[in-house]
This record gives sequence, structure tokens and C-alpha cells, in this order.
Amino acid sequence: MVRPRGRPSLGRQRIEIRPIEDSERRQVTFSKRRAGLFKKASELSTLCGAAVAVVAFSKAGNAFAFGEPSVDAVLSRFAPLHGAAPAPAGGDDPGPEELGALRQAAEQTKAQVAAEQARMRDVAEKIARAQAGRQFWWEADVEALGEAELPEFARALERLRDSVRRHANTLLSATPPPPQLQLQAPSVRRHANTLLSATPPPPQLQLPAPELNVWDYSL
Amino acid sequence: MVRPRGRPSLGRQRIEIRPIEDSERRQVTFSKRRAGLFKKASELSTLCGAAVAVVAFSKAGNAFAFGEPSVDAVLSRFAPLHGAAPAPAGGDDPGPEELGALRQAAEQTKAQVAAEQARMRDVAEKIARAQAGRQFWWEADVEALGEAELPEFARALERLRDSVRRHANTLLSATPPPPQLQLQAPSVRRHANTLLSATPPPPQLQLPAPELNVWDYSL
DNA sequence: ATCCCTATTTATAAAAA
DNA sequence: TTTTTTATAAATAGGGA
Repeated sequence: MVRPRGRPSLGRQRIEIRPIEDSERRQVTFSKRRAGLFKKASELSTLCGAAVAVVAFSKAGNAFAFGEPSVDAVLSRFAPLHGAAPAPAGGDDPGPEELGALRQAAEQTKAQVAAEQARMRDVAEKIARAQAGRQFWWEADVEALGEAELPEFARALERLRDSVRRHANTLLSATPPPPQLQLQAPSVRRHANTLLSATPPPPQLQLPAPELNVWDYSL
Repeated sequence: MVRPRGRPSLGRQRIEIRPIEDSERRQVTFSKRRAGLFKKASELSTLCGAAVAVVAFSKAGNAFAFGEPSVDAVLSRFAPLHGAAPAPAGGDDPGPEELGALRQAAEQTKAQVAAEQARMRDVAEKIARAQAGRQFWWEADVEALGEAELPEFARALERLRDSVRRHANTLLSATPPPPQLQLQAPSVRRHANTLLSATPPPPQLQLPAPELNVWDYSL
């Protein structure tokens, strides 16, 4: 516990803004400043109600991103402004042109993952906030959620709904054939039946408007 | 040239990071912090040899961007991503009648209410257990739930679904006007604005109104 | 990579131009 | 809207775990 005498640290040193040669120092600096940059972006967004996106590739090629309300939301909004409309990645089968193409593809994948992770972090954080102070998650204050997290929230509900349906099926099929004796808890079966019969035959593959930044919030 | 006595300024004051109400103060802050953000991005790029892009929309809808080596160069690495927006879900058509038998039960005797509350505690506990160890509630292991808690779980999902629908409608009813791009280069700005004026009006999403007082379990 | 710590360097909130 | 001036709040370089 005893602090050695003298300055335990030299404190912050002044540095010139030019390429850091030492890769280790560069890496540490990148980490720290990237965090700082994202924080600044976040503050700008909160303070001024601005939509902000930051994308950064480290020298090593790793991608990092931050976005409020989300990276995609901001970049989508920006793209049309300078006429960048790359075709969606279809499943082409390009001939073996160069290694460069593959490397680029890998890089883009990294970027995508980074963007998605950034988005999920934000979404999760916001949803968590919407639930703060409440005993159970289903009491979450949906009103507090914004455009960016609603879709995720909705998808989560959908996934759970499917799980519930599946499980209800399981419970039902596990029930022995037309028994003559009623069980203690008929309510559940009733619910399960309702759940199942209420399931419409929709091929559920018709997406109204796939393009544009429009979300279908229907469950 | 004589400076008046006392502090000529209060100096920097501490502020909380939350939406600035006063539009004038917000505007000044946006300007300053945007500049600061771009500077930080520039330094990160120079120091660490990173490719960085920052895009920001002011509350008024004006767009600003910074990029090293260029905004497009960085965003291009994200290009393929935007074609593949997360797929929305197809909508169901909520089912028919069947009003709540459970609801009725909840309004019976005090003893029954008390019993119900006790049951709810158990259900909640079990549902909580089904979520134990998972980072997010939507990862709950529904398979672990039994007959007793499934209905409650389903009802919770339904309530959330309705909340989400309602909120989604609220959000959608407020669609902001198209932005103006503000870049360092005036020529680019001119071009961008030209592109903008050719941009079609924002679409609006139609959502089915939530049905009130209907208690079927389909989600 | 992340967190802690300290001593400094920077970024900025206010106010006025 | 951007700039200047002050006085102070924040970010962060270096070093260690």
C-alpha cells in the first residue's frame, strides 16, 4: 500500500501528431483514442440530438464502428448524398481473379461484423436502460426505445414467440392420446391450442418494401 | 487595453451529457464539438495509420463528414453491407375471439388472488431461471419452461408486442425532412444538394392497429 | 486488449465579438 | 456561424498489472 516516494508517473507527455513508429505504442494509442473518439461521438449525439457514425480501420485492418442511432442508419442516410449505391452482395461466383479480392472481401466482412457488434452493443444497452428499475424484462418501457432498437426488440419478441410455439407443440405432443382423465392444469393446454390454432398459414415470405430504410415493425 | 477587474470569464463549466434544450446553445455546441470530433478523428488517423470516417447529421438535418484518406474510401469498405439490411418479419393476422378465462379468474376471491400472486412469484422465478446466465432476456431458454409458466410468458410477449406496435406507430408518424450536405468543398455541396432535390419523399409505413382487449395467445 | 494512476496537455462552456 | 478569451473540465501519454 505504500507509495514509493517521488512521482509515480511522469504524467501525460506532449506528443507530436505524426505516425507512431513503434507498433506496440501505436496499438495502445489506437485503442485509447478510438474509445475516446467514440465517446465524443456519443456525447455529440446526445447533447445535440445529432445522428453520428464513426468508422475506423486499424492499420492491421481490423474494423471498428460506432453509430447513433446506428451505424447503418446513419450511413444509409448519408450514402444517397454522394451517390454511392453499390449493388447488394448477391451470390456471385467470381472467377479466381486475385488474392486482393478475397482480402478485401474478408475486410468487408470484418467491417460488417464490427458494425453489427457496435449496433448490438447500443441496442442492448438501450433496451437494458428501458428495463432499468423494473423487476421483469417484460415490464420494459417500450416508449423509451427508439427507431434503432425497436427492430431488434421486435425480432427478439418474434424469436421468443417461435420458441414458445415450438415448446407448446412439444408439450402437447408429449401428452398421451385422448385420455379419459383430465389433468390438473387444463389451462395450459388450452393456451397451447389457442396459440397453435391462431397460427395462420401465411407463407410469411412476402416483404412489402425490402428497399429503403423502412422497417416493418409488425410481429 | 486594461482588463477589468475580476474574472473576465467563468471559464469552462461542467455540463451533464444530456439533450441540450436551448437551440442556440445546442447549435454552438454542435459546431464546436463537431470540429473537435473531426480533429480527433484526424489525429487518430495520422498517429495510428488508421482509415477513419465520420458522418454527422445535425438536429436540423444538415450533414457533415470527415474522412481519411477520404469519406468515400472508408465507407466503400462498408459498401456491400448496406444492400443487406436485416430482414423484417412477415406479419401475422391476429386471431379471433376467446376472451380471457384467466382474466376472470384474476378477479375472483381474495384468496384466489393471493394464490395467484404466489404462483406468479414462482413463475417469475422460473422464467428468471430460464434466463439465467444469458446476457439478454430474449435468449431465454423457453424449452426449460413448463406448463405453469408458459401462459404467463406468452402473455408477457403479447403485452410487449402491443407496446412495440404502438410505439412504432408513434415514431413513424414523425418523419423529418431531407437534409442538406455540408462538406469542406463547396462544389461537392452543390452537387449533393442537386442530388437531394431529386430525392423522392420519404415513405411511410402502415401498421395494423393493435387490437385491444383481445386475449388470444398468438403473437 | 483493458484498467489503474498521475501529471499534463487538450478540449471547451460561457460570454462577447 | 466561426472566433477569441478565460478558467476549468476532460482526455490521455507513459508505466505497471
